Amino acid sequence: MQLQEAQEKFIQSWGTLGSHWGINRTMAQVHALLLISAKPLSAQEIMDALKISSGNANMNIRALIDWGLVFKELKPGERKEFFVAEKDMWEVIRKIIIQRKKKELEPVIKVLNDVSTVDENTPEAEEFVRVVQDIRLFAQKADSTLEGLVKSDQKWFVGTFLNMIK
Amino acid sequence: MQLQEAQEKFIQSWGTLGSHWGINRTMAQVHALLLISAKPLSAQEIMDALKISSGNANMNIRALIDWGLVFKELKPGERKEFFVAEKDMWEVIRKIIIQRKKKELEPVIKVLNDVSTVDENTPEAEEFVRVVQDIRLFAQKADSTLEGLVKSDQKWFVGTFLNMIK
DNA sequence: CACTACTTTCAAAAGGTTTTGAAAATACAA
DNA sequence: TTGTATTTTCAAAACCTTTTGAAAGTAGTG
Repeated sequence: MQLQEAQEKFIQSWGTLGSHWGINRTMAQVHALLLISAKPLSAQEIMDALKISSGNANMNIRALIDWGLVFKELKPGERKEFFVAEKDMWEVIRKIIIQRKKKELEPVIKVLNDVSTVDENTPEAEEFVRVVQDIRLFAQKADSTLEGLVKSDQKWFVGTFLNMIK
Repeated sequence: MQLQEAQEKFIQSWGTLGSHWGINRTMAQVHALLLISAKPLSAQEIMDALKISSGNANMNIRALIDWGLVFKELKPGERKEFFVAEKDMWEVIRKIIIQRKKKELEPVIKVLNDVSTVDENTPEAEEFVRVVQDIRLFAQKADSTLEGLVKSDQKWFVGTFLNMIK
């Protein structure tokens, strides 16, 4: 397979995957492009490579920087900005977990805590509290596991992960 | 807090969470409604409770059945169908993992395998293959871990999960 | 069979998200 | 300061997904 074809396939595929993971298609494609680039790219190069508008490029590069998946790099003597991707896959996963935990898991736990204060004075209320408690327990377990994972270093995670599959 | 308010909050919250997990809003709300219902509900009851159309209800109930998150229940002497949710949270997670693994992880692994056959005859090609191999390793590790998890029983998973956080 | 209750389909409408690109803002250089 | 390259903003347009609801289909009942 030719390099260019392979690169395009990879970018498409990463875009599709990203869109299922709270990262929009273009954002994931920009990340993919930077991942496989041997050198930092300018906004213009990204726009050209992916055939996207300046607004779109700007917005998604910014979001990637917010997520900690891309870094700005300034070259001495160059006015324009260049961008490089976080290439360590474990770091990438960690960064995504941090965002999603904050935006999804934590709000849900808050709601579960709130609603579990309902009075158990009818069979319906009992069933409700039972289900909510069950989910709450699970959510808290997931939360502390992910918290540990985020704080841990790479080696520990790889080791534990491998242990799981034995 | 009143039961009804708590139920509505829970359904909204589950809907929002679901929409980040490849389960559309309404589908997740139907699941939430059935989760906290002490008895099986008919399509009409679901339509009324969530104020959705028959087409919408039908489509999402079907999808939930496909995912194995909801079961059809027939009551003797009743013509209409009733529905109950899978209430075991570990089962719910397993069912979701099965779907997402099949629809997301497996296609990506296929693409990674394909594109890693590119010739390493330039620095760009070398960088590309290096990044792809790295991701491939990770993806395969994730795949086998999830496969193990899906095949495992609940206790093993809880145990391992807890061990991870120590 | 005809009637009725219920389920399913699907084209059109609504709703939501992403993208565009022109204009404005910024920042450096001369 | 003026000119130029670059980045940022944002309203409108394009695009994609979900929802509606009427009509068609299905199946049990008398």
